Parts: sequence; structure tokens; C-alpha cells
Amino acid sequence: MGLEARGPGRPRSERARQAVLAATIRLIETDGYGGVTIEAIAARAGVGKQTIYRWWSSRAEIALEALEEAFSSLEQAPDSGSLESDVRVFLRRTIAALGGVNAELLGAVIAETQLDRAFARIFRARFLTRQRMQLHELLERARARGEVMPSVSLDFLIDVVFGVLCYRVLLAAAEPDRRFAEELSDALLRLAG
Amino acid sequence: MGLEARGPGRPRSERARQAVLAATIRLIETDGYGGVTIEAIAARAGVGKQTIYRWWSSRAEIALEALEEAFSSLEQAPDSGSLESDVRVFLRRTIAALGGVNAELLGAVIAETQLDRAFARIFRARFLTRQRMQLHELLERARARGEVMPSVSLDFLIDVVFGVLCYRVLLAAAEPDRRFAEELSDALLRLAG
Amino acid sequence: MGLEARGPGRPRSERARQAVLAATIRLIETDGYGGVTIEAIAARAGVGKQTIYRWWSSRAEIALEALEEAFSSLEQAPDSGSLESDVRVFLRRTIAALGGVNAELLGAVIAETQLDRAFARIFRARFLTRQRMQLHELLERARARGEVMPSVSLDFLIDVVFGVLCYRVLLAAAEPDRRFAEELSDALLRLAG
Amino acid sequence: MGLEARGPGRPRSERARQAVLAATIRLIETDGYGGVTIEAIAARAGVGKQTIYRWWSSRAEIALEALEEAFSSLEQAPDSGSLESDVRVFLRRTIAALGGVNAELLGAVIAETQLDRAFARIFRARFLTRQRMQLHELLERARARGEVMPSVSLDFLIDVVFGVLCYRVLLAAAEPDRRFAEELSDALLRLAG
DNA sequence: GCGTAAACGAGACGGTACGTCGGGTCTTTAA
DNA sequence: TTAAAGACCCGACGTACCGTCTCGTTTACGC
Repeated sequence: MGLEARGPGRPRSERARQAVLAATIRLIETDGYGGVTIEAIAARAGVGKQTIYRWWSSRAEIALEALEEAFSSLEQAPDSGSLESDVRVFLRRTIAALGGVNAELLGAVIAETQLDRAFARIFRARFLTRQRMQLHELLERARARGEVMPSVSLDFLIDVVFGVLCYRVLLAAAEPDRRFAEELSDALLRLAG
Repeated sequence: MGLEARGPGRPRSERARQAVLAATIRLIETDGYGGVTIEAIAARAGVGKQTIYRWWSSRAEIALEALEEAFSSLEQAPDSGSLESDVRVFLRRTIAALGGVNAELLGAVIAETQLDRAFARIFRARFLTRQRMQLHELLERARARGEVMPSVSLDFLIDVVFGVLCYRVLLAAAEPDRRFAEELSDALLRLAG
Repeated sequence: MGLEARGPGRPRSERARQAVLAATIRLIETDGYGGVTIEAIAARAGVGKQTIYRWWSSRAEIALEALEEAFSSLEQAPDSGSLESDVRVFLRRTIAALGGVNAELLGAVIAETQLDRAFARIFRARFLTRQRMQLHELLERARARGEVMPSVSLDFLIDVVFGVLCYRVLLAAAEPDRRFAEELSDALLRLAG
Repeated sequence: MGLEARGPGRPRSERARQAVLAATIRLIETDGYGGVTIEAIAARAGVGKQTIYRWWSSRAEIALEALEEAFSSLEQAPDSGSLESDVRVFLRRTIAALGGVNAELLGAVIAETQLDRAFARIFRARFLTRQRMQLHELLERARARGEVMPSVSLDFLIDVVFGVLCYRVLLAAAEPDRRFAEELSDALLRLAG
């Protein structure tokens, strides 16, 4: 990290990379994901189309990279020693990360998984399982402490959490907020215990 | 229904309507929703494009109509007098209706809600709230009987159910099955009571 | 001719066809053949690119069709009974037909024969041999009358005529004019007899 | 020549120059001039694009340089004291120089004159008039000896010769050969005298 | 029955975006 | 300073579909 092996030739332009991500986000805000086209991104970013295709294989991968940057600070599952506070912290953080454009970004990316099966695999591998693993880790620790009933499947609990979360982002009128984080935490704790 | 007011002129071809729906379903099965285009539907259905545009305004509305036909038998919420059996029947039915292509149809339609805000409203009004209302009705009856704790929000319960359901359809590797119906019923009952 | 066999479907737009030819000619006049692109033609003609590709396979074929329209009035070799007057009439007509844009059109088409071997065959078959045949016919009649020496190859004479003509159009500063028509007629008559 | 003024820094690579010319010729032979691109030349020559742009301003100039190398041995008009033998020697040499790729090289260069008016001027100044001048010189000497009729324009004679020559190279199926050289010599002598 | 009128299949139309190729320029490291 | 390498911005390519618009044809109904 930092020290990329570099041979001859002009190096990749970090400026272009960020202009592409920023343009994509602005387009989603303005016109929705349906109005995001590679040509529009290129035009707004002041970048050639070829530069985009050199580094991303579709508009969905751009959106995914933007989403990943928004989630990059949430790399570590919380560990306070108690299930309840771990769960509350995790859900508050996650829901906070889904504010504003990020909700639309997630919607866009999930939409694309329905249009392109190859991208669906990428999304699951690169984003979804990473998020699920954090919750899994946290629950596993709690189970070791006896805070999760043995009869409950952790994967099912995780499905419930991410299911409701995605549902709110995709189909509900209102974005998930702090109140919702607590409501969901309550539900999870009740199902666990 | 049945007695449409009809003036002069050739009447709508039921044969064409069904050919369009069937072609759409076959295309989704073969190429995924990304490969569904109006031109491909028209070609495969042996129908003119104009005929499609005369009766539907987008590929998403065709998919939605196909989905509605699949769900048309589930118009009535079960009423057995007990929350548990109502819930189990409802979820078994719903999950059964989401087998095969219907899962992909739902995925396609949800994807489109992310691309087209106008269609999102149509989908919510014409499909989603209809399904939610059945569950709501069922839960309300249970609440009147004291089977649902007053502190629990019915809408939240409904979000949980449809959230997990959609999540499985959209993002999980495996379709929801009978086992999953029982697991989800258990969870709902625990959250209610 | 006139009665084209027509099946179902919207018929070809003659308006679009002429707009394309006219736009191509205007672009050649303005920017030279190097500035003629399919996109520029489509834009200036107010026509979709697909419409162009439906009827022509390259910009060169458009130029060729425009050239053919300019030469469509010269379908018949002159026959006055004397070689001299036949030759003079033929060359005056031909050179007159090469005035203005038509010279540039011919240059463009010949340039393309050097870039695209398939088009070279089309050009020879559809345009060049047609023009050569007229001169050939005229010379053959003269030979029957004894006005062309038996030792002279008609094909060589034709090469000389079209060679000089093309050379003037392609590489000389000045277009061929009436004076040049007489000069070339003189030379041809001298070589023939 | 030979002693170029050279400042500091790495000198121009003669190896690169020849690799570029050779690659261009091979590409013309393989794919025709239409397949000659700067990128293809650079790749095949194992040379950076910038190196090409540093020394040539377009693919046409590369082709022109290759053509000039092929004609570099024909710098002097023949002078045998007789028009006939001068003409025959000149045309044999010229036609010999147009064998193989060189014919395609000439076609390529002439094609480019139709696409790029600036290059047309360069081609005329740097190549065409040089060749014409040799023939002009030869004819002028003959005229001084009384072997060319005063009524004949030398420029017209030269147009005829180069016209037919180019025509054969550009548009005829067969390259000009030795027999053609004699046929053209005969015609020129007849027109002169 | 016979004209009117709407829906039908076919397919061309003006467009937008696609993903690719190549142009000519710029920025690295190596010689 | 030149060279190879390769990323940069840009313009055009030829294709796929969009949604609309004629065509000729088919099928009901109302006079």
C-alpha cells in the first residue's frame, strides 16, 4: 500500500479517478441511477470514455467503488464485550453510512445485480460478505458468551438485519434513521435471546 | 370484467397479450432481465412493437403484469382465528408464489424501481401495498385478539417480513424454500409476542 | 423502375436519401473529403446514423451514388458518324460533368479505392467500366469505319483518355476545362489515326 | 549530409527510422493502406508513438518518405542525345521503380492528397514536380533539337505520361510492365512528333 | 353486405448510448 | 535529449434499442 510497483509509462491519474466517482455521485443525485451513463460521467468528469473503460468495466462498478469508499471507515466490527452495545453501535454506524447519496448508491448497485449476473457475484464477494462478516463476528463472540440462543441460526439473523435494511433503502419512502436503528437493534436482540 | 365497453374497430388480441407475457418470461429465464428488450420481446412473441407500446409503457410494466398474474390467486389474507396458523399459511403461500421465474420477475421489477422513480410509485401502489395489506390485516386481527404486543409496530413487523423475503430473492444464492417459511414464521411470532 | 415491389412496413424515405446525398456534397465542398464523416452527414442531413448504414455501407458509397447521379444524364455514347465529332462531344460532356463538386467527388471515390480493396471493385464495376464502355463503343464504331489504325489498342487509348482526365482532377491545380477538352481530343485523334 | 549539427543528449535512432519505414511497408502489403495506423506502425516497429510524431507529421509523410527512398536512384533524367532513347530509358526506369509495394505506396500517397489539402501541396512540391521536371528537361532538350513540334505543349505531354501511369497504378487491375513502357513511349513519341 | 375504424405484423424513421479504435499529447523510467 | 511505455482527452466508428411513424392487412361493428 502506497508503494505500488511501477514500470515505465505514465501512471494512472488519481485526479481522473476521483473526478469519475464524484461525477457519478452527482449524476445519481440529479437524475437518478437511470440517468447515469458512461458518456454523461465522462462529460461531467472531463474525462475520456476510454479512461473509464480502462479502470472500470461498467457503470455499476463505478457505483460500487463509490459505495466502498463511503464504507471504508467501517472496516472493524465493534467489540464492547456486550451484545447489546455491539449491535447498537454496529447498526448506528451502518445506518449512518447509508445516509444521503449512499442509499441511492446501494439501490443502484443492487438494481444492477438483477440485470447482470456477473456483477451480482462481484457485489456479493466484494461488498456484501464483507459487511455480513462483521455482523457475523460480533454475533459469534456473543454466542461464545452465551448471549445468543444455540437454536438460532446466525445467518438467519444476519439475513433479517440486512434484509430489512435493504428493504428500507430500496422500497420504503423514508430512509432508515436513528430511530430505526434502535428499533432494529431491539428486534435483533429479541430474536437472539 | 369480461364485459368491456367496445366501440367499432378490431378488438385487442388476447393472443398477442399472452404471447408478450410468455416471451418476456422466457427471455428472463434465458438471458436474465438485462437481456429483456422490447425488440426482443416483439421478435420472440411474433408481435409488432407498436402493439406492445399500445398496451404497456415499458418492459417493467410487462414484468409487473406477469408478476401480478402469478400472484392473482393470493388475493385473500388467511383467517384461521390464530396468529400462528395465519402467519404460517400466509408465508408458505407467498414463498410458494415466488418459486421459479417469479423470483426473477420480482427481482426485475424491484431493479426497475431503482432506475425509474415513476415506476417505483406504480409498483408500490399496484403490488407492494396490496401484499403488505394482507399481512397487515392478519396482524391487526391478531392484535385485536391480544396476540401482538401493543408496543410492537405492525409496520415494522411487515418491513421485517418483506425485507427478508426480498433479500433472499434478490441477493441470496438460494431461493426461499419451505424451511425458510417456517424459520421466518418463527421469527415473526417471536417478535409479535 | 417506378413500380418497386413493396411488402409491408414503412417504405424507404426518399427525402432522407436526398438529404444524405446533399449533406455529403456540402461537406465535401466545405471541409474536403477528409472532413466527411458519417456522423457529420447524419447531423447535417437531420437523419439517424442507422438510416445511413441501412442503405449505404460506407461514406465512399454515398459519394459514389452522388457521382452516379451527376453522370446519370451521360448514359449514351454520342454517334454522329465521325470519330472526330464523336470524340469531341464525348469529352466535352464528360469534362462538363466533372465541374464543381463532381471533381472532388471523383477524387474522393478514387482515394477510397486505395484504402478499401472491396470498394475498388465496386467502383470499377459500377462506374468506371460504364464510362469506359461508352468510349470503347464509340472507338469501335470508328474502327469499323477505318478511322482507327488496326495497330492501336483501343484499351490503351481509353487508358490515356481516362488517365489524363483523372490526373487533372486528382493532382493538377486547375480543373479540366473546355480548352483541355479540345487538347485531349486532338491528342486522341492523333493517336488513333 | 552526414555531418548533422548535434547538441547534447541522445541522438536520433537510425534504427528506429528504418524500423518505422519497414513496418509501414509491411503493413501496406498485408492490410492495404487502410490498415496503416500510427499505432500499428509503432507496435510493429517496436517504437514509441512519440518517436514517430517527433519525426513525421502523419502516416502519409512516412509513406512519402518510403516512396522517395525507392525513387532516390532516379534523380537524373537520361541524356542520350535522342528523344526516343531518352523517353524509353526514362519510362522503363520509372515503371521499374513502380513495381511491388511501390505502386501501393504511390496509391496511398495520392489517396492522401484527396483527404488532406496540405499534404497535397507537400506531395506536389516534394515528389511530383521532381519527377515531372526530369521529363520536362528531357523534352526541352529534344525540342531544342527539333524533335518536338512547336505546337505541342510540353506540359500537356507530361500530363499524358503521368496521367496514364497513375491511372494504371491506381485503377487498373494489372501493374504497368515493360510492354506498357514501350506502348507509352510510342504514344509519347507520336504525340511529340 | 359493406363501409368505417381500430388493432395487427412489419419495418423504416430520428435519436441516444454503447463499447472500441485510433489520433495526437503528456508523463513516467531508462539509456 | 531521445527513446519505449503507456495513460490521458477526444472524436468517430458501427451496433443495439429506444419510442414513433407509416405501410398493407385483418377483424370487428353499425348502417
